[in-house]
Amino acid sequence: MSKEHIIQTAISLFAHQGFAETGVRELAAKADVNLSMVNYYFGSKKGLLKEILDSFFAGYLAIARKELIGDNDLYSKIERFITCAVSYFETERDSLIIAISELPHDDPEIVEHKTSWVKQMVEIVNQEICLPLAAESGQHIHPTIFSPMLTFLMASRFFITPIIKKVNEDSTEFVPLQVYTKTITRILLQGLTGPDNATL
Amino acid sequence: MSKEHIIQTAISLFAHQGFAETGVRELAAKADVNLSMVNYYFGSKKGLLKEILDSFFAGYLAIARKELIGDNDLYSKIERFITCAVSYFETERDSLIIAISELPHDDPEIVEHKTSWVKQMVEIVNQEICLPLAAESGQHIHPTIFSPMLTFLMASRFFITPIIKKVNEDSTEFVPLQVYTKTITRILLQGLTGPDNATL
Amino acid sequence: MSKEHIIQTAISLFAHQGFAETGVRELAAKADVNLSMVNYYFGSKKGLLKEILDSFFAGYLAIARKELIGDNDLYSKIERFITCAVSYFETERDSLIIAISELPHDDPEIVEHKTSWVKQMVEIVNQEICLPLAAESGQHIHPTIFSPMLTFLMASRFFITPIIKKVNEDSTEFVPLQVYTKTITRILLQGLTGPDNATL
Amino acid sequence: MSKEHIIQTAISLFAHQGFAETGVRELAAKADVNLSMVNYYFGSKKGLLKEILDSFFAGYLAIARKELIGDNDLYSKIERFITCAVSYFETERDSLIIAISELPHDDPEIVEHKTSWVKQMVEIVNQEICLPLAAESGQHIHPTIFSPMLTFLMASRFFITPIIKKVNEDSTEFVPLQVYTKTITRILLQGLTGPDNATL
DNA sequence: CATGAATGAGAATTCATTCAT
DNA sequence: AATGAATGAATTCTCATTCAT
Repeated sequence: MSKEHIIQTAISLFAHQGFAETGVRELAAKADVNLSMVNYYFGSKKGLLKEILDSFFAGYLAIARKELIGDNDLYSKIERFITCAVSYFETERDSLIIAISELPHDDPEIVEHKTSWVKQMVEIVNQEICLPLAAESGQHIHPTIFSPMLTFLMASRFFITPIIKKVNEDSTEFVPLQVYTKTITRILLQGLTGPDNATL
Repeated sequence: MSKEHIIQTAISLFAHQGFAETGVRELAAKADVNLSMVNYYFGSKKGLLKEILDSFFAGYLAIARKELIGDNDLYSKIERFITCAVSYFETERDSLIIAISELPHDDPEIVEHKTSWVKQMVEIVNQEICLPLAAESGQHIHPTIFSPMLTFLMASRFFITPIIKKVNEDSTEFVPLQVYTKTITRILLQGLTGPDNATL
Repeated sequence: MSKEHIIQTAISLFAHQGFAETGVRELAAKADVNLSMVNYYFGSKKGLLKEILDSFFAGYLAIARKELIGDNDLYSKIERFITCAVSYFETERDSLIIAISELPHDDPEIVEHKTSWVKQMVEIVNQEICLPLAAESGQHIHPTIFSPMLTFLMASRFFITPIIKKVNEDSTEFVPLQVYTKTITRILLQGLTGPDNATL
Repeated sequence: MSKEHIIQTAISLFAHQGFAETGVRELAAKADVNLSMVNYYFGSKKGLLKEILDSFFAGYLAIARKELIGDNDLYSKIERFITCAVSYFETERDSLIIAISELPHDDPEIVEHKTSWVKQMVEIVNQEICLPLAAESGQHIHPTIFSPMLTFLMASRFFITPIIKKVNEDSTEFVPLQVYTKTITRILLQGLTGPDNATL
């Protein structure tokens, strides 16, 4: 189906060249569809971007809901969430890059759109992590700080991949995703040195 | 001096609207200089971007050099680095946004340029954090994973500020920078619950 | 019936926005018919315009034939014609605007089409007004001058209605059609000051 | 100078093909200037139209002011005005066609623009024709009726020239402008049959 | 009869950059 | 050193129309 084909091509192009730098002509040519189909299906180039963002955020939020909400142990919830989210980011790496790259720009239409997703995420993080954490260990972490922190922590690897690839071609690609996930989980739960670190 | 004036105006515009979305005409008008001055001083719009990125990365790297290199205690080094870097990010918030937003795009000229900065950063992190950490506590963290992680952790607050502002107008702006810094430091060094958490 | 519905919608849209400015999509949407119906019924957008023009000119010509042709008194013929024509213009105001607005454009297809109508009108005016007038009072008025003059005189009110409405909201709309008709008739038959004006 | 060249070319094209039907590309090609110069000089295609309309209306209004304002005899004022205005219409025939053709369309920007010109014209006609006429001969003619009537009467010949040319190629072009002017003047001042018409 | 997805040409406009002054 | 008019390629988007169903 050509609509889905356009979306997939757009995700790849937007991620690699940026949204503004990608022309509709180029997109249509790469997706091998007629130039007008983009506007036909999505109304505008921006409409296409919104659809991509929606799809990505919906998936991310679904993972957060599935893994974080519930009465399970806080730490295993977080661990499972990180595992699933990092895996999702790996699969949807290009969408992740688009979502984060276009985040800071002031386009009111896009900002409005993303705000609703972020709001839901912050709420879940607050209910399922921050509040229980405060109850358990007295640590007060503000969810509007912690929610982006968590996301960016998990996203960092994927985000600068093209740079890191050039920095060290031998090693990076071979740090397996599992190691990355474990590293994040351990740092987040136990800090840099782990629980048995006597020096702290 | 009008060259510096152009740079400052460009930083603000690029951060808020994106590099591609900002026209040279608009920039010249806002900076109140002649349209041709941009190309005159910087060769091209991209040359201006490079100069902005250079300046930001040079400052960031200088902080890393100053705070991380040396024989001091690992944890206090990290703590000082975070404090200084977050403060730098706060001051140069717009440049930070540009540096990260434009990161993933494939423009070879820009990628090449940033690679050299990232490479230096990774090297410092490796020498001053990863290797000592492995020696001390046996934790092996790959610097190409940890270096971006650290940067993104510290950047997360500034990066989605416009969104978070809309999510919760009362609270976010009033989470003081100091709290943000402490939160990062504690999570990084001790994990979410702190060292005395008996449940781990 | 949806064909007539399309025509009525088109008349309104063409008159208010212009023929070129009105899209077939918009027309179909407003008429609540399928997009393809326009081409299906009228062959093309231009075919629709021709049908609208034909209908308007046919009505106008029928009035001219009915009121002007015959052996009645010249002045009462003219008076009756003006009354009927102005009334027709009032009823078919939108078609009138289309007919006059799209007149000067050089599209050969449309010009050809309208020429035949104008030709018939000029002929009637010549036979029934100009020739009798010359015979009666020795005034020679060329029908290709007088025929458009007469039409434009009667059309003037309707043609710039949207402008005049803004010029003087209180008064214009309340100048009744009857007064407008009388004014035209009197000026045409007796001149600005009327027959008993001693100053002439 | 190429700005003036663009205007002259645009006047001709807009008059013959209509504003909407004339593309900026075609205009630039015919005027032998770079495509971008149209937007460079006039901001937009509509800006160019406004400049054309302004120029035409300003000239028309200047004639009205010069010939109508003053304490001279009402009938000779009108006669002189018609002579000058018709001559102006002849010279600026294309602009006249544009001004009238684009009049009825609802574009608020254009309507607003023309309203101010029409308003001034109506005011002059009221002060210099309608009020004196009422004082002299007791004829009350509303200026918002009479002002457009007068303009359309004078414009009728030029407006449908392309049609009339086809209707009767031999005669029309040879009805000299002077005859046209006299015909209008006589009809307006004395009615169809002239002052000595005993039948009225 | 009627549909609506698909087409490709064309629309206006904006862009970074250049160059003669 | 600084200007600003001029360029031409590229931008997104809209158009009337077609055609297989």
